[in-house]
Amino acid sequence: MDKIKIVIADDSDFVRDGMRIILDVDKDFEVLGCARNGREAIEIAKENAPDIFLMDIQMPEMDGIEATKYIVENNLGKVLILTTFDDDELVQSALKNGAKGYLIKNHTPEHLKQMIKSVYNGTGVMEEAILENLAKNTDVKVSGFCEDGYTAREMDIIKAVAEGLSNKEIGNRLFITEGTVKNYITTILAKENLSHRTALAVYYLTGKKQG
Amino acid sequence: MDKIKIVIADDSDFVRDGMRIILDVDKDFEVLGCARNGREAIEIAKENAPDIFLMDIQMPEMDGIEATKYIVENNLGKVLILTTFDDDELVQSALKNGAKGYLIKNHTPEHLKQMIKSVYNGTGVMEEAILENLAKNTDVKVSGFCEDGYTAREMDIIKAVAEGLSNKEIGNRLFITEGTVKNYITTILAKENLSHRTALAVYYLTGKKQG
DNA sequence: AATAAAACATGACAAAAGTCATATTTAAAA
DNA sequence: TTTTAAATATGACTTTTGTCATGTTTTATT
Repeated sequence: MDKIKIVIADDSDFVRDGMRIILDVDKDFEVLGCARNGREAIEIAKENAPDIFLMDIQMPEMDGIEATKYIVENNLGKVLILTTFDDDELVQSALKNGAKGYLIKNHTPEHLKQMIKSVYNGTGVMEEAILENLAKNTDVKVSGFCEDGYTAREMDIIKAVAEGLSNKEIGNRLFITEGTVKNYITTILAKENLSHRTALAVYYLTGKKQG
Repeated sequence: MDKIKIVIADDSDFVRDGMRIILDVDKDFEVLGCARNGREAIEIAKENAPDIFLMDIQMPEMDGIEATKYIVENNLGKVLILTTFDDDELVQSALKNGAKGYLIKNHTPEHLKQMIKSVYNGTGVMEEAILENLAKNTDVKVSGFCEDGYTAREMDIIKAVAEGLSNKEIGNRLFITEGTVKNYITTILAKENLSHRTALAVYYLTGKKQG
């Protein structure tokens, strides 16, 4: 197996050096460089060709989230976030930006290496607790609202209602009279067996009907 | 390190035996037993005390999703789902039921072992592609709507509106008159500078104001 | 060419939703 | 203990929504 080429990005000297030492003594890894912030990490990556970035979130100049975005977009390598706390929003931002893993720092060296290898091999790694949260916040597809049976025009109306527009506003947007909008809404409500536009908006947005 | 105690659950003889052989030859693992379905896996677990379940999803009698639920609720061990395809809904169901990992089967033995160890050490593992989907479907908290500045009563109203209830229905639920409900809504709309309840519902649900 | 189905339009009416002035209760402050 | 400010409640009134019956125009389908 080729060595896994690593870039470490962390604004703490302690963490950076510690990590480097842990990895340097292992023949499976090669640390290409250490960075104090996202920008430096990207620079290192442009000269070499790292496999994995070990990325902190809080860093001056360019934080880990932004850096991740750039790295993923430019295909510079895979990002494994290593941080001290698991703020839900940060996790989500990181993942949306393409991070392949999100771990807190207090793992044993052995375990850390295992997880870098996992990411290298194409498997995402996540703190258990984070995985739970992620699952909680993910809407099991509510399969509620279904576009089938609606004309394009009706969908225009539905989407506008679900933006919170009034009939007059919808009429303006679609160049039809308010009366026509009302008409469409009546038809749509009948199809879904709903009684008013707010219920329609809620149903469209959440998949849930009142009851 | 103690051996990691494993229960394998898969309805294919081939997979079951293959997995067993792979793990048995490694001193870090001990296969406690193999099961053809979820029920059998649970039975094995009740007598022994496994650390990890390698669990297929499609299985007769009791599938992997159900089994996972039972196992997690009764604290029988950690579940690593090993399946052939990555149906998004199945992933979500599995995670909601407490699975710690979700992998497709075609990993190398070495890699598979790594991942079992990761799960054992408290880190969830997920197929990269799945992680991406998961991130996509997770709403980054839209920070739009803010409960600050609202009384408990007002929040009752707002939530009811966001369920698509009418003023009459809200009044019935909260034991106040329709008129009072209207009043609250007027106050709330003024605070958010919105013009009607549907816009409020949309704002509450999506964090977006019309415009 | 005939048919059917959207899309679009009206107006009259009914039903909710939203506004406003006003009043009572409660909790906090002076 | 007044005083004040929220929170809560109500009804009269206005506006917006939603319903319904009806009709025109355009666009596919047969």
